[in-house]
Amino acid sequence: MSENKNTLTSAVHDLLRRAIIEQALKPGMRLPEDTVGEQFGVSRTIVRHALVRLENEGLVITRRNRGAFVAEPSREEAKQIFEVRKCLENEVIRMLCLRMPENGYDRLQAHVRQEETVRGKDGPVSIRLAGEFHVLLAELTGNHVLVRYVSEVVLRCSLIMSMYARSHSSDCAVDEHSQIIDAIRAGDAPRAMSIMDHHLGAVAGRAELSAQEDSIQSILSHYGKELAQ
Amino acid sequence: MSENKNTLTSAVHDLLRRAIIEQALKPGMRLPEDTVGEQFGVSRTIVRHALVRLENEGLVITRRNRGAFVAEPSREEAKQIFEVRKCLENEVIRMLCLRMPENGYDRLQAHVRQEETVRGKDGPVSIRLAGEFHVLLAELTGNHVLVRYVSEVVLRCSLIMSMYARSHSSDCAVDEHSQIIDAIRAGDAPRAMSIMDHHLGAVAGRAELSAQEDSIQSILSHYGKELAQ
DNA sequence: TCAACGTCAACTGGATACAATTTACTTGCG
DNA sequence: CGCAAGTAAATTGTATCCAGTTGACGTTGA
Repeated sequence: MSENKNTLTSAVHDLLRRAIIEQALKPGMRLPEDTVGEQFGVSRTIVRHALVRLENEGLVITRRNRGAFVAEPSREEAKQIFEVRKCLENEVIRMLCLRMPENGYDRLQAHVRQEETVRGKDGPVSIRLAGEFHVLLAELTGNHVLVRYVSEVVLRCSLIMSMYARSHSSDCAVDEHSQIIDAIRAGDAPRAMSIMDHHLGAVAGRAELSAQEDSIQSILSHYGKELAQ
Repeated sequence: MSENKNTLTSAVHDLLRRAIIEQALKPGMRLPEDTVGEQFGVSRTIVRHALVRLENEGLVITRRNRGAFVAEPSREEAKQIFEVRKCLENEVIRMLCLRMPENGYDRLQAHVRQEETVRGKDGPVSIRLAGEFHVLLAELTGNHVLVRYVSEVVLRCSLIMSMYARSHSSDCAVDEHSQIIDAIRAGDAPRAMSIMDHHLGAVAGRAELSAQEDSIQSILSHYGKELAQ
């Protein structure tokens, strides 16, 4: 996933992103510029740029003169992200059913095999691989814009899962990945989309299950209107 | 369109974006950090941050140690952007047919009326309004993620048009906007999508080449005044 | 005891200074 | 006269520095 240009900013960017996705940095956690910079041995300038990018990706939020925090997507936000993700991934499927590149199936199956080697483990690696399957699908369309957006929503979904889900339970995910490949190979777009919907629905569903506190902001914003001055 | 946080960076960001969209800054034009900063009366730091954001939006590209340039989307890239845009806008229509918010139609028609007041003029205003119609549609879905992506592709499409189209010919666009509203009101999603497809297809269809030059200073001096505190 | 006010520390917003890299021009040699 | 190498100018990459803002803590008065 995007080993960008060989600049320090990009390096810090990737590192922080991984740390967030792998849940080392928990949602809501503060990210003071000089603390982070100290850790990585770079100046605040670099961290600053990296944080700006992360904010654009929706993985962190920054409040003026307060600093950056790991994003805490509300349930509403989560729902919206999943909605968009479903739309985008359906488009991916539609396109791949029309035209799958040369070694597309080989690459997909190689990826699934890789996922199977970490089957059962809920560690950072399986989280990452599960996401990368969807990104790989998008890459096979050859549409770079689509790749970027899919990457982004997949990342944000990972963050959401880390907040709301008790486990990624990647077992069933791998099976469904295989089924999606089969459906695409059969040129059966509706079936592939249906599986994908179920796949994402299951993911989103697990998020609903674990009843948990929503972010303070989203809770209070609901009541806040009443004492608006 | 996103009057972000009240920070200088955001101000410069918005200004540059407008300048690009309104074709004051032509594709391929260089954007030296200190030249721009000088014009706006801010330091390179600010400009730099703004350029990073613009790069994320796909409106500029930066080459290491070379600087930033207004993006020059290739025809292939243009095709891909339109593909994604079509997908996203279809989703918008699908959602709006299911549920249109309270004063949705009022807002849409107000916007169309506004577009009609500049009918026939191919100036910056009509370009901006044409784009904002689509953003407004997205906003009515209430899905902020969708809004962001639609905004982005609409902006990039404006840039593409400024490269390849000889004129936006907004006349027919306004009519089609009305037709889309009508179709949505009738709950006829397929028809609305069909019109939208035609609408975007027509936009994408006008593909001719053109090139010209102008000095950075004279262009930016026009936008710079607005930063006056 | 509690609330309001004032001071203080921490951190970000922004500017400037310095280092590294690339480009372009010039000069010298074949 | 042309090409190549070296050098200088321009511009970005990075670090450090100063100022403004915000939140927290402690103090004081009712």
